[in-house]
Amino acid sequence: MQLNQEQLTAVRHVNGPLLIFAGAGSGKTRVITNRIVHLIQKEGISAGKIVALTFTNKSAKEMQTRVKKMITKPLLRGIEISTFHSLGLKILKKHPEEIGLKFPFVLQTPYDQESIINDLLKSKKIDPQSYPSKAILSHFSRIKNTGEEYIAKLSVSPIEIDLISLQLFENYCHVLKELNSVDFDDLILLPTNLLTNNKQVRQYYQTKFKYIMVDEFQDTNQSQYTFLKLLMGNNPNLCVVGDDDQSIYGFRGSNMNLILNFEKDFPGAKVVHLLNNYRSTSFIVNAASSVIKNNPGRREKRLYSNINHGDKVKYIERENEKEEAIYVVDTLQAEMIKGKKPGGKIAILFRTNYQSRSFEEELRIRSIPYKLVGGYNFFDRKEVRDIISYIKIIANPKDEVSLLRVLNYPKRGIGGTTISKLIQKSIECECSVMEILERLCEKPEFVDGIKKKTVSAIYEFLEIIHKYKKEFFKSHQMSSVLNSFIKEIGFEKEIVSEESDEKVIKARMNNLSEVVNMLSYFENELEQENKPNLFDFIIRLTLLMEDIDPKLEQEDKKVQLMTMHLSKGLEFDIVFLVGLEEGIIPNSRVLEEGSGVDEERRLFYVGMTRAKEKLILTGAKERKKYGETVLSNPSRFIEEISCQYLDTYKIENESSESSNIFLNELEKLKSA
DNA sequence: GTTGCGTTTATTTTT
DNA sequence: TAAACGCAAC
Repeated sequence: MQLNQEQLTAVRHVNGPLLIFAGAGSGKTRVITNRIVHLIQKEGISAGKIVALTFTNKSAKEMQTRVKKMITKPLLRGIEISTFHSLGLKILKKHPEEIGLKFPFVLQTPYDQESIINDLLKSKKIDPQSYPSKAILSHFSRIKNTGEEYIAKLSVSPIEIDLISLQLFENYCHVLKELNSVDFDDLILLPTNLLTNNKQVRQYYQTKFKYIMVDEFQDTNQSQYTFLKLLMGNNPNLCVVGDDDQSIYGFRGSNMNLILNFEKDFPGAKVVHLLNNYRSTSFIVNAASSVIKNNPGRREKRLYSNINHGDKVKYIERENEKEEAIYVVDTLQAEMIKGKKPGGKIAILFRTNYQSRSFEEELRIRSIPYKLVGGYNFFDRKEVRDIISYIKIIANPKDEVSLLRVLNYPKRGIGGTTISKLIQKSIECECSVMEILERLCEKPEFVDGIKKKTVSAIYEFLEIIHKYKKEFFKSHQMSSVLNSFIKEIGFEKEIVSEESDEKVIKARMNNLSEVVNMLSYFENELEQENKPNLFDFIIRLTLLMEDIDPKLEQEDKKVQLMTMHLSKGLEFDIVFLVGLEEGIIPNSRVLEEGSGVDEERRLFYVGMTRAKEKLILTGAKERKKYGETVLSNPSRFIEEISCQYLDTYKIENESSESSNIFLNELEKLKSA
C-alpha cells in the first residue's frame, strides 16, 4: 500500500516542529516508521540521533519490528525506540549517583508501594479504613506527575485525605530512598530533575538526540512533557502524533491540552491532518463521528472512509446480563462457523473488568476459546509473586516488603507475633529486618521471647537464601539455579496442601516454571552482549508486570475480551461493545466530575473505531450488582449515533426475528 | 501458630 | 456474589 498525500507530507518533513493529527485507523504507525526510515535513508541522518517514544512496551516493540523490516540492521545502530519509562530507566542507570542511588537499584511494583503505605499508616496510627492505601497512592502519583502545581492547588482547597497524603508523601519518599529504590513515576520524574539540575548531563542528551518523535501524544502528562522539553533543548525537531478524540487517560494525569496547544507552544509548527480511515466501513466511521462531534472543545476533524458502507451498526437490548451474553456469544459463534471468522478477529469490549464474567461463562459453556487481556494477569497470581519475592530478596536483602511476604511462606513456623517482634527490633536498631535475622541466629537472645524452634526455622531460611545467592552469582545458567531453588524451598508441598484439585496444583506449579522460562529466555537474549544478572532480570520483570500480555500476537484463534481502554490501538473485524448502560458508560463515578462525560464519550469512540467490518452494541435492562438486581437505562451515547447508520433492536419490537435467525443457523450447522 | 467460621465490603479506567 | 478480613477456638 502506498502512502497518501498527507502521509507523504508528514514523512518528508525533516526540520522544525511537526504536529500530526492522526484520526483512528489513519495509518499513524506507518507514518512514524516510514518517517524514521526516510530520515535515515534519504536524509542521511544517523540513527543514533533519533528517538521515538511510545507509552506501552507493546507499541514500542511493534514499531521496532516494523522499522527492522524496512531497513538493514547496521543502519539502525544506536536508534532509541522505547517507552518514556524505559528511556527514563536507561538514563537513571547511567547516572545513579547523581540522584542519590546506588547502582543496582530496585523498581517498586504497585504491590510493594501499597505495603509501604500500609506500614506507614500503621506506624502513624492512621486508620487505613478511612484512608485507603490505593487512594493515597493515586495522590502520590498525581503529585509526581504534575509537580508543584498540585501542591499549590492543595493550599487553596485542602481536602482531608489530601492533607494526610501530603504528610505521608515525604515519609514515603524517604522509605523509597532507604530501600535504594524508585517507583514507576520516578522513572520520569528523577531523570527530569537530573536534566534540570545537571548541566553536563543535560548537554549530553541534548547533543545525542536531535530528532524526537512521540506517539499517542494526547496521552502525555505534564511531567513527561517537561522531560521531553529538557531532552530537546533548543533543537526544534520534535514530531508528535496523536488524536485528541482518543484521549482516555485523563485519570492518570494525561493532558489533552498539550496536543491542542502544541501550535501555540511551538509557533510555526507544521500541521498535518490524517483523516482517511483505512480500517473501518464508512457506516462505522460515520456512526463514530456522529457521537464524538458532541464533545466540546475538540479539534474539528472530518474523518472519512472509502471502504464500502457494509452493514449498519446494530444496537441490541436484552433482558439482563445473562441474556446479553447469550446473544453476543450466539452471534459470534455463528460468525465463526458460518462466516469462518477466526476467533482472534472478534472482540468483546467492556467498560469495567468485572463485566467480563457473564461473557466468559457463556463462552466456556460452549468451549469457545477466549483470551481475557489484562485484568488479572500472570503477575497477579500468588505463587508468581511469591517466587519473585524470593528472587528479589536474594538480589537485595534490604527488600523488606518481599522478605516479610515470604518469611513464613511456605509455612515454616514463623508467625505473626514473631514477625512483629522482628519489625519492632529493626526499628529500634535502625537496621533492616534481614540484619536482625542474621544477628538473631548468631545470638538467639538478641530478640527476647523468641522460641528455640523459631530461631532454628529462621536459621534454615537464611541458610537457603545464602546458598542460592552464591549459586546465582557463580552460575552461568541462572534459570537452572532457580529451578532447584523452587524444589528446595518447598513450594510444591505447600501448594499441594492448599489445593485439592489436581489440575489446579499442576497449573500453579506450571506458573512457577513459567518464571523459570522467562529467566532462561532473558539469559539467552542477553548472552552475546552482556553477562546477564539478577538485578536486570528483576527490572525487566517489573516493567513487564505493568504491560499487557506480550504473547497476545500468537492468540489468533481466541476471541479477545478486554476493556475499551486496553483496546486502543488494536483492530478487529467484528467488535461487540457491551454493557452500554447509563452508569456503566458513562460511568456513574466519573459523572460527578466536571468534564467526565467527555472522556467517557471518547472512550466509547475508541471502542467503536476498533471495528473493521461489523460493530454490534449491546445492553441489558437489568443486571446484578453486589448480588442485587438493578434496573438500568440505555447509555446516552446510543442516542447520539445518527440513525442513518444504526439499526435498533429493543426487546419489545423484536421477539422472534433476529435472535432466531442465528439460533436456526446454529441448529442447522450442529445437525450437519 | 494455625484453622475455621461468620461478617463485611467492593466494581473505573492503567503506564 | 465472592473475596477478604477479623476473631475465637483448637
